[in-house]
Amino acid sequence: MAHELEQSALSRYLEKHGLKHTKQREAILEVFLEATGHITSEAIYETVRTTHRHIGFTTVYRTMKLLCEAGLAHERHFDDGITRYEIPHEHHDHLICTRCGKIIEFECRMIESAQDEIAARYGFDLLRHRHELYGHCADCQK
Amino acid sequence: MAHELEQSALSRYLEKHGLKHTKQREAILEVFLEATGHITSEAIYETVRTTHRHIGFTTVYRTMKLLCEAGLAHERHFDDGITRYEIPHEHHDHLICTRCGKIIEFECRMIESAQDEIAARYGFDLLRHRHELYGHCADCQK
DNA sequence: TTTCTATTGAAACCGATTTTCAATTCCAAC
DNA sequence: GTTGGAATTGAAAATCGGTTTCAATAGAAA
Repeated sequence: MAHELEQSALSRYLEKHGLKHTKQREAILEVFLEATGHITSEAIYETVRTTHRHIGFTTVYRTMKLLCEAGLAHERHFDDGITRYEIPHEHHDHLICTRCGKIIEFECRMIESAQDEIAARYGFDLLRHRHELYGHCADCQK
Repeated sequence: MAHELEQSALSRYLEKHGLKHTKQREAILEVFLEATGHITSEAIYETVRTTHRHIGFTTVYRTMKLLCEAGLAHERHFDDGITRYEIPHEHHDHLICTRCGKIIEFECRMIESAQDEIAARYGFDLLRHRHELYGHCADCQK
């Protein structure tokens, strides 16, 4: 079993909350960490099924929610209505190709401070934002 | 009947597409135009019902879709998953209070050009974007 | 006023996700 | 180890905006 660090972080979280360590949770975390990019619940389900044939959709959904609460995954919602999960890392937004589905992360300090300025202008206490750019990637323009 | 300009724009659109002018369509357009801000289908339904008791949800949904096609309404989707409609006007993004639901429009040239620059950097042909700031408005911070 | 087609409204359906609930599994105490 | 009780699981049903279906109705052209 790889990803010892994350697996033990999960164990600590479960123990701390009186929850149980199960094969399913371990397997789903493993699949999620192995995936590159922004994986969907369905993709996790399909992959985990190859090694644990009995796991149900429900358990994948529930476990991904749990991993989010434990800080081991971040949920993302784009315009197709399908929830995707990322491995948490520093703040960023996304550029999404509407043809091939490619997702690129970007970070822009200037936009971030412009957002703070706009929130301040309207007296808002800014909690979060959603910023997505949709278009056609270089490959899909050919 | 108020909003003669929009009503005749609707009539022109219907005629041009071989569609029919109905009381329901007229009434729904009227309610939509009277509303301030970002109205939901449900709110339109509730309001139109006060004068046209027989109208169904389905017709409201269908008619709002039609008004969007005719350029008389614009659809917006925020994080609560409920479609809202605006009267079309120049490009803008939104600041949304997660306590009271207040929606404020903003426009920022600097962010727009930063977006163009980011898209160019990754070779993207930018088609649209989604930019929403979520927080607590001044009133809700008290 | 006939006729043809578009429209309507109720009800069924959609699809991603959540909830329900009985059966199972974990795990701590014996 | 066994036991017992709470947490977990998976299948099926429910959810929730919104859309589709379909028979009945209503525009509007002849």
